[in-house]
Amino acid sequence: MENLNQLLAIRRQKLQKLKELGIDPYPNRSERTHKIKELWENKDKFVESEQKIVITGRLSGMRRQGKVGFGNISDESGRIQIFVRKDNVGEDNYEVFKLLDLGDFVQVEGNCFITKMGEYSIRAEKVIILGKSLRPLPTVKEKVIDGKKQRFDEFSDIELRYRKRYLDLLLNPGIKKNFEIRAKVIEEIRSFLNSRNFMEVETPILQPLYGGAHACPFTTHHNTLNIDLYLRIALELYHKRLIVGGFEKIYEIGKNFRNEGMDRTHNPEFSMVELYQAYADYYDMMNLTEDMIVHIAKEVLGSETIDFLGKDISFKKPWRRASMLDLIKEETGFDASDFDFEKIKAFCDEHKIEIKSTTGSGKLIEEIFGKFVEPKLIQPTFVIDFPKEVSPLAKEKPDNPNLVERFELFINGNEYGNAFTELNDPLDQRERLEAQAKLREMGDAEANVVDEDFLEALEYGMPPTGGLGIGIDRLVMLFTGNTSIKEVIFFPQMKPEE
RNA sequence: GGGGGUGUAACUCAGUGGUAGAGUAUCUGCCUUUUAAGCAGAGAGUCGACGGUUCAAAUCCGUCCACCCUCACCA
Repeated sequence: MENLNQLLAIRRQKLQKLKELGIDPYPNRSERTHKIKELWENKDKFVESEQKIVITGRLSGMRRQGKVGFGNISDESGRIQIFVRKDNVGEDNYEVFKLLDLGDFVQVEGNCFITKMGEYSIRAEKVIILGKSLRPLPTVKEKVIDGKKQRFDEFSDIELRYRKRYLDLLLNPGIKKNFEIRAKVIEEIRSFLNSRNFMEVETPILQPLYGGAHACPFTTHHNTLNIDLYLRIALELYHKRLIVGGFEKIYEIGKNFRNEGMDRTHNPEFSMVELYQAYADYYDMMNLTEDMIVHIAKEVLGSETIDFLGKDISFKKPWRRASMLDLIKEETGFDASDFDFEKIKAFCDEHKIEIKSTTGSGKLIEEIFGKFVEPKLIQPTFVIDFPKEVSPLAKEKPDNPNLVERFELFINGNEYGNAFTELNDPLDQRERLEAQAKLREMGDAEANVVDEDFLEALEYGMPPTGGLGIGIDRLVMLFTGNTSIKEVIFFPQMKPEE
């Protein structure tokens, strides 16, 4: 027998008593006539008609006084008080009622009325247990003071909230809202893209080679094939194969996995929407991004502006478009447009930007941008024209071989999206991937690998294509006013306990 | 990885070397319109883990673990 503490033992004893009374504590079926919200919506009607109703839910409050008791029942839609009187439910059923604990699932039959204290309640005629809870929920109480809800002993330990998210959802009602908004954001991404005739696709999560981003993968193993497989770090290369295959507008919503550091804005698995459109370029992707996010904001928030923890952010079109080099010059006065490595390196040394052996001018420019410009980009901004060196899958700018047609979207100092005019020249693509492979040999574990199958696909021909990826978790953070990604992922990665 | 912080009952937290505490929750009794119900009583702890100092450690020291903040890293 387990070493149960007192509270758990008592609940198991009550379970036993219920069984001895011939009550099934876990019946197979329940029947409800109304969700609690429906009772509140037609309060007067239910009180007047005294019609019999049946609700189901979790017992979320209990005030007993001898031969009468008040409880609260909560279902997904709301919460209502029940009034249980021995004379009304009968002696046997009252015994069952007395064996109930907070957290038990119950079914209550009765009719609606208003108590002496003026509270809308259900006068119970019968209380049926639907599921006995064997573990006490943390106790949170609420009192209304001057119309404001004050909470006592809130379930607030952050670690516990993440490890036991079910309790967090149950006890901290505001949390559900984050996830409802998350669902709505995803729904609106879908409906927006569907309305623009994009087709939703599914591509492999388990990949023999990974690519499409600068990141370390998770490795796994397939027993039958006896090969190592990688969890995808991006959707890009498979989507491009589909563009080669003749689809012109596709998108996928799904998870990527990156074996990297974790912090407020990074979880090892995170959700992205990636889309590819044939005969489009990065300007088309900018317009699409604006339209999509404005659409989501209007549908989810009902507004094109948002107050993010005191910062006013406006999604009103058009968003600023500025080149990375111009932004660096604007912010620091430094002109890196000549890509002069020694000059740029000197600037980095001066500003304590670390330089690795594999770092070239392009990477340094990106570093300078990250340090000086990124945090300043509060309003939605398309940062365009990235160094070619850090963008092996994007097409060169026709008038500048050092740059590619690529943008990243920044809002509130964070990156939200990444898009290119996709590189469709198979020979150029091969050179770029081989250059990545060299970086890899020199110790850059996150450099791209050469994917021959992908290169072969490109050789068959890919139309000019625009591609876009947007981080869904961060978008949800923005729309819910959260600074931690853990607040918008149901089960964020945590170290195992013990 | 560096720096800072937190870890004590189911929950929220007090407790700076001398018998482990409070409120809520739980249990018992009273209570047939309460709502943070009330009154009276009771039970409940590996003080994150391990080691050390001491007559004596939740408390001092060391190591480790988890989480938070911050910096670094990270497309």
